[in-house]
Amino acid sequence: MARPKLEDVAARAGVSVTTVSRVLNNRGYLSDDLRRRVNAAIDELGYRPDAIARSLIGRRSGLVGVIVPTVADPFFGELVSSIERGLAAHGYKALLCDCQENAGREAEYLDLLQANRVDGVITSTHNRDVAGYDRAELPIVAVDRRLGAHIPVVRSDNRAGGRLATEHLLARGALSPILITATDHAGNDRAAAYREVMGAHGREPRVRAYGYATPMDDRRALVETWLADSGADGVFATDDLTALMALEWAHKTGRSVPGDVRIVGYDGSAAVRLGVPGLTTVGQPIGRLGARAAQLLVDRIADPDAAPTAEPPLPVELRLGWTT
Amino acid sequence: MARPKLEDVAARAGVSVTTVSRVLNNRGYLSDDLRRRVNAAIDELGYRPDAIARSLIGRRSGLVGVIVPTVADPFFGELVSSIERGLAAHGYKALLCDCQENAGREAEYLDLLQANRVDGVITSTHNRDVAGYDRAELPIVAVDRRLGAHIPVVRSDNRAGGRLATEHLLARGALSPILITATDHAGNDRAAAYREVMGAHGREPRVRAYGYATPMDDRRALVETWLADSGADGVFATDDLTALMALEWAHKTGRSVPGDVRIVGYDGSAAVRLGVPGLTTVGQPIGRLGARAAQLLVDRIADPDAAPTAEPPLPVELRLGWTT
DNA sequence: CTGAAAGCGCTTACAG
DNA sequence: CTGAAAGCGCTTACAG
Repeated sequence: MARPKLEDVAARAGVSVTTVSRVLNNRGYLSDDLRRRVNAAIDELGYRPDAIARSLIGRRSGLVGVIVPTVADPFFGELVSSIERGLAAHGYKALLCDCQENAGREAEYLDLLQANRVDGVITSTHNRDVAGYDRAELPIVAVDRRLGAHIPVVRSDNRAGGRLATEHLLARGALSPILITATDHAGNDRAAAYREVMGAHGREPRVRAYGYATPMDDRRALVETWLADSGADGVFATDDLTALMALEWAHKTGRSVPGDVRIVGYDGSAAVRLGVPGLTTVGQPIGRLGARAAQLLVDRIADPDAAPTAEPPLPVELRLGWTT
Repeated sequence: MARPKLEDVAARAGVSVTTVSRVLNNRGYLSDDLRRRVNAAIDELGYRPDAIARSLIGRRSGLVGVIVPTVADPFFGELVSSIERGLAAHGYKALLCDCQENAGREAEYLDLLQANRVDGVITSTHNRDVAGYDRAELPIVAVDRRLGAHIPVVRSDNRAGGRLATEHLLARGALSPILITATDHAGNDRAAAYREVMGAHGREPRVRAYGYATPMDDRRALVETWLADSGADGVFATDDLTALMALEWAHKTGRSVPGDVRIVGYDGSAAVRLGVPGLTTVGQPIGRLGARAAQLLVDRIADPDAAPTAEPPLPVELRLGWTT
């Protein structure tokens, strides 16, 4: 038989659809007898309320859009996993928007999400200038990304992380550690901290940026060229994948690590930590980032007009491996 | 103003809602003039059709449930990314169901997905005995998992992969390579191939299985114990993370790789390949797995009664690194 | 070529 | 304590 509907349950239990709906939503006074009969009918028919019909009425669809560059990246995979966990705990479902490292898709997704009446959006891409976020009259939470004064951002302490990494490299004897990062703009606190520490030690900062959209293979080629040219004896990469590229380069070119080159990464995803625990890296609390973002969004959905409070950055930690 | 509805567009264009709906769906004959006026009204109001209302009518919600153990694992992250890409190309959205490595959630998700009227499900978890898949009257596609005769499964050639890995280890001089895998049941073709090759060479197979639900830290401990006890001079791990644990163990215990121990992994996700290209591994065509799963599901949604055709396994390849 | 009306599967005032 | 009816925002026969 086709999927049973409220009407079928009502007929079977010998009551009105209103009553069934009341039992379902536990609303108003119902006699125990009625309640029992209705529940029996529900079980017998294997009835499940249609969430689509429900969301057409209430203003809640229970859907949250989660926009990321790509979950193929272990950092974002782990982030999305923890976001999903947080959302599920509050009864929300995650609509995954994987931009496939393609900025253009982000705007499309934002449109799509609104057409699908999502209750809110969590975004962690880094495309600059994506219009639509200001227009969107939707609760939004950003992860590590400034989108506008009215949009709260969850992040960890990038400045402290940048300082920890740079100071550690210097302490380990690196004379001129180089910074390799995605983009070197004003909002890059990890780069700012690197410059600050280098300056404080009277060293010349050297920053190389590959750009977010760079395909992985090109990125590797850039990293290898930069390292060969720079003669750096230390590398601070603002993500672990780049740090591992540096490590591989050292291996290939016969350099010893940490003897000739010291290497520090950033992020500390579980996958990298488990697979390559020898990598010294600045660990972000990825699970907490995701959990906090989910919680914050749920709160905003519940009370959209509450003024966004400034989120204190979550703490990072330096995890020592044998690469430094 | 509140979100505009069809009625608002109709009023503004001076036509009936029927006509607006026709323009939207490009259905029936409309005069160019009408079409123009309606489109103008749509633009002026910034109208977007409500996908929820639409799916209440048609039988298509445009939603597809994607069930995975966790996207925090780079293999599944990459798989989900390619599934999402394939679905999006056909106008479907992915509802992410991250089981958080917890078998219990899978059944709940299956329920949830049906309540939300998803048009289909792609599942790639490995929990045995999850009821509900047979009951679910829903197009389903499995990735590397046998669920039942009527459910098509997309996978790569596990048997060939197992053979490639084992033969390679023997060719590189390993005398008694050990197999480390998740579970050692009859459906584990990689393990079967390992046994077969070992037998053909007159060697005693040694299989160790940690179980899917094992937390990462426990898994590492198991792997290290097994390796220390076995005195193995070769390791075939049926996933890369486990192979990297073996590599790290060798490093920690002062063994040379590949001199003392040869190591072969499995999966070859982009993250691992980029981060640790030195790992010899059996590469699965993850992108093709995801694309094929998406395509197959889309086909089944379009024609649910078509007999499921047997999917030929996709080819794998041995990628050589310096660990063998 | 265009519109009035019924209906998708629910919930929610409003009566009784 | 329970039910008949309207309505959520659309689409689709059915008339004209």
